[in-house]
Amino acid sequence: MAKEITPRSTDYAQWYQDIVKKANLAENSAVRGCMVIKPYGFAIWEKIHDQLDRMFKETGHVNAYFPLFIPKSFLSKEAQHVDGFAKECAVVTHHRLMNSPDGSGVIVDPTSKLEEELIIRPTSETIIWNTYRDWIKSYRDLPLLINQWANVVRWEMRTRLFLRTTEFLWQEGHTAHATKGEAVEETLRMLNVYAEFAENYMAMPVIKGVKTANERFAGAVDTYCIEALMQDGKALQAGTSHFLGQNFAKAFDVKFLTEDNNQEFVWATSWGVSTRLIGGLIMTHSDDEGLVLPPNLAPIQVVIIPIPKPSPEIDEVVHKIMKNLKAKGITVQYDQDMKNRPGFKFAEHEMKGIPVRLALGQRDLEKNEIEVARRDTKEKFTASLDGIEETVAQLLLDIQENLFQRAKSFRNQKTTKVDTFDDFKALVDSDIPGFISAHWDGTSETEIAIKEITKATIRCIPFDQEEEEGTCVYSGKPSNKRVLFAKSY
RNA sequence: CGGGGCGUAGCGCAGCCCGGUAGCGCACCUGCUUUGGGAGCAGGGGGUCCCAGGUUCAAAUCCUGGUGCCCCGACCA
Repeated sequence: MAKEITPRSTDYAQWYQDIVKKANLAENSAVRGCMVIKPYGFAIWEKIHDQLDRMFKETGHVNAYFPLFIPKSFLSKEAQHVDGFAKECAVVTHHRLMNSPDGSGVIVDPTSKLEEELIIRPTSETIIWNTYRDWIKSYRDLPLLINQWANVVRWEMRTRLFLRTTEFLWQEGHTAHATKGEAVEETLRMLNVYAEFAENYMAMPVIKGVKTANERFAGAVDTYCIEALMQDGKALQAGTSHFLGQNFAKAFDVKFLTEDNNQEFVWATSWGVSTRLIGGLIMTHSDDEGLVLPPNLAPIQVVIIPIPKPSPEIDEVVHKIMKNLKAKGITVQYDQDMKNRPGFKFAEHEMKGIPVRLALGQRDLEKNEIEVARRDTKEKFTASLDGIEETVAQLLLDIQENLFQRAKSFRNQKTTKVDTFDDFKALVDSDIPGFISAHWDGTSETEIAIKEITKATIRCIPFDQEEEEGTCVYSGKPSNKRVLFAKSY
């Protein structure tokens, strides 16, 4: 099958969809806005899941599971929270179906109406804090460090595979602390976990920072985030970590007794990343030939292709190589398909983004060599069969590093300091706008005005921004710090 | 929620204007020849033409009403 991918330069959105479909990651389902994550796409999610889960446990968290349904009344207990989510909730109103009297099929049984409607969780703060009330009585119960891997539903108007689907998979951490200081520390700790994961595993450079009031999570005191830049110059919010203050503790009356026997509200955090990360992974590294995966998240790191097809002589050498690679913890697949020719296989594995390809034929065996191809640069070279596992292991490290450096240099190159609103507008309208570093007067009015004119929003106020006197790019009022603007997904 | 598009074989599409009982490419099956960058030839299997109603001797095609999905915008991870 000739699988043509729309070039990025022709239509970036179409390119993205082509990659998702042709690399067999996911497809649209019969349900509006919901995707089927196919085995290869899910394998990537499992890699993400496994590594993050390890990192959560290393930082003292445990997993638990809370219900999919939230009583409607819970959602309305925190005023800002309900405001933020009310417009995108799926609501369960009945619990039974029946055959329709006219025999035309099944209908909702009107007598099965629920006393109180159930909301399918758009996020779990409310059900979890309602539960925590019973779990937390004393300072000895704190901190409570719980994570949940779950699906959530947000009835978005417009969806895009992985980037925004009606139902998506994610993890949500929900922690409770005795002091504000501890909770803030936790919020930042998890933000750092996300940043470390994004950079070291996804090879996706991120900017850490804090959201403005407009972009803050509904119900949070502060929202911290990691922001990445995609190849088309749009930003992707890749993870968020919220300091919730005592908002949910107050809404759900979660108090604890301090050492000196005082009743106090607990301090909270929540933090999450979702299957959206896979979208970020695609749009950070992939090219017109298909998916490009960083070795640390590739379900298959190395594929071996027999030239022209499997044979006893080739198989014997391949199995030895595989054994040695596996001993080094490298995942390797031998393409023993008899039907397709090498050229087809090359294209197929490139489409799937497998980092390293080895090709072995009679001609190589005679010279004790093997052909090695790397997906990131498309370079090919021949290597000695002796010590090939070391060659491959090193190459995987090189590819991981190269992908990160390449993405980082792109990000840096596409981050522009701008000091006039004319320059700002011109940049936003350019082909690949990127991050715009500009002074802002700190008001929501300005932020909203800029958004209305340019569609760019403040992605974050970066942590590592040095103080610098200047004037707001829009209002001309004084400012002592630049913030990052971008169009975003 | 506004604007646009599309529902015909597993996938991508043509046929519809001008009604006559469904076709092309890929995929799939069989055989032979091939095989170091997406193979060639020959043969073969597979379709309630989104649903319902209407017009007609006859509907994928015309009419009416549904419905689903996708894309583009405003809202969001």
